[in-house]
Amino acid sequence: MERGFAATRLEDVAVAAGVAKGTVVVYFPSKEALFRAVVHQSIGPLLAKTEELRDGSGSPRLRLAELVRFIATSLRDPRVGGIPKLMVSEVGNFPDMACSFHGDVCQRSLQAQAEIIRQGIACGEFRPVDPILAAHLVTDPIIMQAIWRNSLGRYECDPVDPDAYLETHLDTFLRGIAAAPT
Amino acid sequence: MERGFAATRLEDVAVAAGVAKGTVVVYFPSKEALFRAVVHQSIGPLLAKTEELRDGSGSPRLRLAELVRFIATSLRDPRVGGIPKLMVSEVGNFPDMACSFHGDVCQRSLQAQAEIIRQGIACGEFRPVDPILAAHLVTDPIIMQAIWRNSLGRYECDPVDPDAYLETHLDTFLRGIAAAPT
Amino acid sequence: MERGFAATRLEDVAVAAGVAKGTVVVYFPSKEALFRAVVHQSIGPLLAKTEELRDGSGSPRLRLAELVRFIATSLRDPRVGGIPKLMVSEVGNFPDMACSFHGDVCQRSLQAQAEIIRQGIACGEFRPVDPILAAHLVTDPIIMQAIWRNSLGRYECDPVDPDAYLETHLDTFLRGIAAAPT
Amino acid sequence: MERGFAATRLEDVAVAAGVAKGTVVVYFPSKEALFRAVVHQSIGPLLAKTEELRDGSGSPRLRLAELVRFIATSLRDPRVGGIPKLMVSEVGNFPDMACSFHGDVCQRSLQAQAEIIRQGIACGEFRPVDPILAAHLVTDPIIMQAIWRNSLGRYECDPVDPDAYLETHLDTFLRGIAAAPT
DNA sequence: TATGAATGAGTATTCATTCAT
DNA sequence: AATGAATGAATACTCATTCAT
Repeated sequence: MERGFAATRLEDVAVAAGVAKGTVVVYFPSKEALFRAVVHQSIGPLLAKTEELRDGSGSPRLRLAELVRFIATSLRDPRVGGIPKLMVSEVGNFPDMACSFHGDVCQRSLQAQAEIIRQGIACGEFRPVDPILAAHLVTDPIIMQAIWRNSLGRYECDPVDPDAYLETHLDTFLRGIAAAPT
Repeated sequence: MERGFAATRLEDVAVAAGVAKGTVVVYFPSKEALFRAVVHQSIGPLLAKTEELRDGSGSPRLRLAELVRFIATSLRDPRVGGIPKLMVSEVGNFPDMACSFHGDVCQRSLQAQAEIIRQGIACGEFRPVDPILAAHLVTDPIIMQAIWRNSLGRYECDPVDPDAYLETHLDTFLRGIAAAPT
Repeated sequence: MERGFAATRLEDVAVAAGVAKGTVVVYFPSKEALFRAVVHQSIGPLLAKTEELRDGSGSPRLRLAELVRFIATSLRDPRVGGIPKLMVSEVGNFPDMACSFHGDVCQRSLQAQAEIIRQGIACGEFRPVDPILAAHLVTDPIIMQAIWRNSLGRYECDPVDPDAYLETHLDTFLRGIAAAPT
Repeated sequence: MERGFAATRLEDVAVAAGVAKGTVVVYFPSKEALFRAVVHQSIGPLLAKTEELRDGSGSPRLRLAELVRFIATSLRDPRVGGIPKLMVSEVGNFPDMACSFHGDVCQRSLQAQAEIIRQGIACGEFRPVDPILAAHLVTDPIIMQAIWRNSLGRYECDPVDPDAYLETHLDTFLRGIAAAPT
């Protein structure tokens, strides 16, 4: 996450793990296998919980907020929050990983949110918008924040508070798609 | 932009440029110098125009929309749109470039937007929000889109239309920070 | 010593050492470091013994001969005898090494000899000559021989016998600076 | 002479000559040809005069001194004095040049001196010594001085005066091989 | 199971050489 | 005649991978 795949030396990984260079090889047959394991391990938990929120009942407005808060919270852990940056960086070098990440994580999460938005439009809470587009708009700032925190955000002298960002975003977005008052 | 700094071989750059391996070296003393030149060249034009929009007159609401549209349009050119992805990827390996990119591009653009938002609040067009936070919220989706298009977006079977994304975002955001109707 | 620093390929060093190309790099971080190590290792022993002979007692004439013989004998080992040629060749490319070689080896040795000659003049064995100049004159042929043997001397069809050279030189030189018989 | 053959870039030669890189190539078909030309040009004059002194008449003692002084004086010109250092350095990389240098310059000069010494022994001026060995002993310090001045001698804080060196050497050497007084 | 010495494929970089202008 | 842009062979250096201990 710090330097990308190519610029990360296996020996540095070993040192960071507190073992010798040769030990890494015992557990991972190749550098690429180690990389895949890191990504897999990090997104596993995320995958599991995403869909259970889609099928809940209650106000779509509240469920959407809950899902976004869950994603934002998950990405707070640097081991998870660094993954989007990593995937974005390595798309060109590991197309298959990127593809399955896109399908298993991005698409799935997007669809879940689009579904909730669809429900919200149906019950009159939201004004009629393209659900997929709206799902992007509600998630992208959250992902961007995670990427930002793990990259250029380092040079922010006065970094944005993640909670304030999250809540202001939710507030603004939900106002923005709220059905017009009659 | 495709593979990142380390995974891009100088010979591939040469081939792409239609010259021989040695020719690249004639023009750029090192791989890093070539990298810096690419980034510099790409963000130059962007730097120039950002601030001229800050100081305009007229409705803050319209000027904010114009600025966001300008950024979005600039990022449509793949030579510019790939830069955010590249900078995000290489932060760890080229801290100084990242730092100046953050300062010269990100910060400046953010401040310009925050200023317009501040004006909007003052004249009663926008409800009172943290201007910096709001500036993040209005730009982040645009940047995220650029990063997305140049990375995981490739695997989208049904990619989002950039114009629809931009306009829906602006519409939703501007509704979201609009002052409450009396 | 054979081809000089630049013309010596690291791979040839590896082959000569009976290891693979990469192995050299494990032990020496750079070609220059390897070079420095070679020189350091070669002149170490020489450094140690030079001064112990300066402080001896007995006839300056005999002690000077002993020191010259010691230097000549040390230079007989090709790993040591090649160093002067190497240093002379690489002065322009490794000024710091050359400087410390000059200081630690050349100067020290010269001073030791000058001191003995000074003692010889004082006790009437030698006629009054400039001790530094005389020290040069007594050592230079010995160094020159070492350089010669490791360079152009190769093309001598009838090479000079080192022992004969040494003894004839000592004989001639000592006659040459002997105090005039009363 | 400064950096040796390999470490000297053709472009630096061009700059030193006040012409462009391409111009050097017009005059010398290759780097090696340029090198050969430099050496050839430098030793040409030396070659011519060496033998005319061998065949002179008069005291061998004086003629030997004259020849040594001539060699020493020639080597005072840095363009000539640097040649021995250069040849010594590049023996391994240009065996043929080294070989002809050895034959045309070193051997010829040595033979001339040996001949004079032989004459000196015959006429009773010199005591019986091996003429070749003695020729080495009378020339080596002079060559060594030239090499020294163009290499490690640079680091001498108090450099030896070439004239004093030459005269002291001649004096000491001629005393050293003088026939014993009856 | 853990180690680290040894390996060699891959790549940036240097620079002599070519040649069109 | 002089130039300098373009080339590519040569080589130092990096580092993933292998494997004996």
